[in-house]
Amino acid sequence: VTSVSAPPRRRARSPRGKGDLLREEILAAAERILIDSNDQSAVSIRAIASAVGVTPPSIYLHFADRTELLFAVCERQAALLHEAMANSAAGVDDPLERMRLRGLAYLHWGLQNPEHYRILMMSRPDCTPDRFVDERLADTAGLLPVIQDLVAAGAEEAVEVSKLLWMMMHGMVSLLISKPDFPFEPAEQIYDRLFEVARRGLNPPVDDA
Amino acid sequence: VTSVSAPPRRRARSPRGKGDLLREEILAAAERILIDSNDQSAVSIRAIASAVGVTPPSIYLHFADRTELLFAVCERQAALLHEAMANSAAGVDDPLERMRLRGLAYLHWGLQNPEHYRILMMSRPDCTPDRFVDERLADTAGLLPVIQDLVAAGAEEAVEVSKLLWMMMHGMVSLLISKPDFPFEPAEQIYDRLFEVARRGLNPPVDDA
DNA sequence: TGTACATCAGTGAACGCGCGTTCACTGATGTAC
DNA sequence: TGTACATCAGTGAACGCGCGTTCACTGATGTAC
Repeated sequence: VTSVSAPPRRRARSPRGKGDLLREEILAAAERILIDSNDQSAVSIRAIASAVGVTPPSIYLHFADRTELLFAVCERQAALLHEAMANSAAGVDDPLERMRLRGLAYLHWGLQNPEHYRILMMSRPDCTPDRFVDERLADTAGLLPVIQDLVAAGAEEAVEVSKLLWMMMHGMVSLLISKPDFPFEPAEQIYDRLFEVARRGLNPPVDDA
Repeated sequence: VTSVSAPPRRRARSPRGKGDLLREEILAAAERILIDSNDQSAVSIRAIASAVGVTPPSIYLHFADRTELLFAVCERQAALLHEAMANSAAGVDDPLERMRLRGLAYLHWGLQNPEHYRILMMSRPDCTPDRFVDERLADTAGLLPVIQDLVAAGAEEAVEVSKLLWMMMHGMVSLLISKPDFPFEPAEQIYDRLFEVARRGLNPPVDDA
């Protein structure tokens, strides 16, 4: 009698040249666990191995250690975030509206992937790939040209402003994630206000003192 | 020969009615470990016990479990944060300047106590006392009256604005903590800009459309 | 003044847990001769 | 066409670790009689 009620089913071994298939399955399982548990620490080598239907040491055939595995998950998700933002503004020409849409996409992505957001943006520096510390991050919104128009200033200032915007967005997203029971207004409403504050606050004063 | 090279020196037993002394020592040790290690997970029952010079079970004489202990540390620090903000604006009458000073104190406290800030503001909801989820938090800056003047609006809107300000501050502080290697401008400079953006952005538009 | 006793502030040893990682191995599959 | 062999994709068992927590205990100190 073959075991009928054995949930930890065993994964079939990959054919000869296709060892890399397991790598993909590992990453997929890690992401699923991360999403389901909403807890980075639940994404253990053993949990992943068991989800994939494989023994723990097999993981080491494809990743040097747990850190590298988590980093790989991060990179994937970061790419998805950038993609989501790009898509949201596709075909829109008005720079201000592009900015609004990209920010909105950032917000939605963060709220829908809280634990990914947490790893990417909120975790201790040593738990995050170094590559996530580059200027690109602040330009996460891809805003530089837009901002340049907005503040009517040089490229240098545009970079500074993009960091300010990032901070504002991040403050909103991360608080919504960390304090889900706090009586915040609906996310979209907050975003509208925040966007207005940024737009008005960054514009040169109307009365040029 | 009494042991000479025994670093894990033993704490003298408290006199009869003074069992609570240990409680204070435990909290102090927990805080010291938290600050030194900059890592919440390093604050283990065993590490604390060893730092105090006592056995692990003794901790349970004063705290039901590890969570409660960490919560106690949180509360202490939250009180210090509020105190720091209150002090910074003491004796200052101009509402806008009060607001600026309190925000600045918030910033400094966060940067000087990154791991405390992390626990209080950035950790998963279930790792934080429920009491940290109340309206008081958003008014962390004690700003409500000030804001009311600023936006020249009702109390309800003032509360909403205080949450916006909190988000902006939090975005700044938490990114500076999480991404220490990111090429941010100096904190004071960022704060000045952010404050200006908020002040201008929240003021009713000069040209009343 | 002397002794039994309750109380209080701890201790010592052990529990079971899940974790990352290592090491020697296995067994199917393709390739070379 | 048949057989030896290298390669590849894994397995099984174990390592040592630090953790939170529990349980039965100890031994000094104050109090009651």
